[in-house]
Amino acid sequence: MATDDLMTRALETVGDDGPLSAEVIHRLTDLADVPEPMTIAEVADLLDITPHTLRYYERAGLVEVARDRYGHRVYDADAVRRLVFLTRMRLSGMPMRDLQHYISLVDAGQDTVPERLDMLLEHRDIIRRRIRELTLSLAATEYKIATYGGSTGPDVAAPDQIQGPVDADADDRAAR
Amino acid sequence: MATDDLMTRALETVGDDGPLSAEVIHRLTDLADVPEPMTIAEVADLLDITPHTLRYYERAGLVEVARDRYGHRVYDADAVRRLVFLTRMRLSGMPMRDLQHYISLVDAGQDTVPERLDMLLEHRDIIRRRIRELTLSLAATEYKIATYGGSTGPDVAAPDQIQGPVDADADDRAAR
DNA sequence: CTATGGCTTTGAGCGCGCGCGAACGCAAAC
DNA sequence: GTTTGCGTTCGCGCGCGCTCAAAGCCATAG
Repeated sequence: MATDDLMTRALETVGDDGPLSAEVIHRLTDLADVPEPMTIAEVADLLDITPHTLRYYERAGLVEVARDRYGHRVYDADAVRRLVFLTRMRLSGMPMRDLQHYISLVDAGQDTVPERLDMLLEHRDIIRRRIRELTLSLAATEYKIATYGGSTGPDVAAPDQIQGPVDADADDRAAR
Repeated sequence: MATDDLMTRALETVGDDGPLSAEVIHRLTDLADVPEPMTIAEVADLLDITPHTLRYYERAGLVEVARDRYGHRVYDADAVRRLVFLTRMRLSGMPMRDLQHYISLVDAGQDTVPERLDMLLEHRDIIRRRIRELTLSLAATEYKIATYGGSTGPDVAAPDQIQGPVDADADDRAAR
């Protein structure tokens, strides 16, 4: 299932800590290597979500999808592109409600570009803060791992290079 | 409330993109500047969670808290330290179930250190992956902001330095 | 030619993780 | 004496998606 979904592919492309160039970003929206009209299963596999979630997004008004003569959904390039965008925003934590608002702005035409831009700027700040929070939590976790005597990874200072208390239970000591 | 909660303080200490030293991390667990036995409101304010959540954690078995003669909770240093750890893990996405397991290991004694270490290592990997995902989403968002003509911030390439399509609606074009 | 399995459709309802709200009582403090 | 802060319990709510049921069409298999 989704063994080569977009995010996985992107992470592999980027590597564990490689640079993030506009080139790489652009590649994330490059859909040249996928069939043009797609079935729900193909899109689900591409985005690493379930067909159920795709129907859910459609019911939520985030995207309109054509049908073939059997009533089956047919996703064209525009729909797929939009869904790529939507799933990326979802993955980065934007709530459904905001996505619905954003899409309503898109459907309302070019006049809404400034407001869309505002939403994106605000969301960018949210992502940035979240990354800072996680970075801090990561450092704390690695510090704790070090006090437990474990390795924190290949490219990190060895545990014995970290001075300070080595009481690993310092912050989870029983309180009873 | 919680205008000087731990995470906010930590983020200010670290700055928007400063280095993360063990020094800083250690400061995060430095509780010397807070009163020793704390009330539920004080702890809630410190951790930027609600008293409700603190009672919830206690009921969940994550921490035991003493009472004064009125039945009010009294958080000693050990309890606060543990709660600092717990909220940090929660913030970085560890589910309650895992925290309950972890705490049960702590309470079970030193023999469980290896398993605790395993949990921390696994959680570290989860945080790392999440940071990579968010970094990618951040880059995509900034790319989109650039195509909309907005600034991505002071320390990022100007929009006109990014070549490629400037069709901002490329991935949220209406599909109808 | 039927059959069997696999994919799709719709709709309604369920479930999870994580707390929050409301209602009510008690003790202290202004 | 009324406001404030804490206690408990029960139940609710939210965001997000999944499950389940009933049914239709396709393909391959016998």
